[in-house]
Amino acid sequence: MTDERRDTVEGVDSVLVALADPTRRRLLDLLAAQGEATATTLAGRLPVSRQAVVKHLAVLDAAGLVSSSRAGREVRYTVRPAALNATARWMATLADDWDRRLENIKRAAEAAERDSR
Amino acid sequence: MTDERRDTVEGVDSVLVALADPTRRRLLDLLAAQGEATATTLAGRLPVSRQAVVKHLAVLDAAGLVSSSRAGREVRYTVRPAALNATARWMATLADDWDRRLENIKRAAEAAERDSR
DNA sequence: CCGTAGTGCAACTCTGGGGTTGCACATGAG
DNA sequence: CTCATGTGCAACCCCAGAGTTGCACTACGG
Repeated sequence: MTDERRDTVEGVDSVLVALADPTRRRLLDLLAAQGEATATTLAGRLPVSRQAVVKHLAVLDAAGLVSSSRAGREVRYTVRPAALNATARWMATLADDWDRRLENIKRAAEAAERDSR
Repeated sequence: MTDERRDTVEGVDSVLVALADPTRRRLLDLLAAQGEATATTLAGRLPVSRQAVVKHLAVLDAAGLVSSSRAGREVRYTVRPAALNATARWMATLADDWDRRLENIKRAAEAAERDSR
């Protein structure tokens, strides 16, 4: 359980870094739309070289956002929702945490003012 | 409505970029824990200079993740959940979208196989 | 009014990563 | 077998951004 939590938190870092690049987000969009595609195909729809696409896909793969599978001489890439979902939940939890803390502080401030007058 | 959607999507970019840096995430953690803090104070708890902290806070501010307010000669920073929440929802929606598309493709593949035999 | 603590501004360094080019290697099509 | 197509690997360029240092400025505290 503790290990699981630590793993997901470590994964969040790589996912955020991966999503921070607009070209990689575009790649994910294309992959989600087509369901499956190769690096060469994807490069045709982007203003960058195939090598650049390959590097981006490697980053996305390391973050668990895509998975690859050989089919003969080509490599098909597919989108992988799990890591994205985990990060979304992490982020929502964090936002809730902030909300709770701010609410507590607000309450404390109001109580202090009530006491002082 | 369309404008609103475009605004949030544009905001997602800056939020993701902001969150991609570990030092900035640490800053947000410290701010959430303390409720309020100055750049100088925060720099004391991090292995970087105050100027670096100031730059990071500027990035976070531009992304809407923190807000600043003067109090005499010092500037207090506070965490701001709204932008984070919006990005979390964006991400969750995207993950759902991927899931739906993958499900559709899977269904189509099964139907095709059924037809072929 | 003087000192000090906190902020603001600017110039500078330097590494990481996004991008490219070039070529070698495998595998399917004819 | 041969050729074209798609990958893989390596060396390289380039710049955005993370970080630093130095100094000027402002506002309290005594």
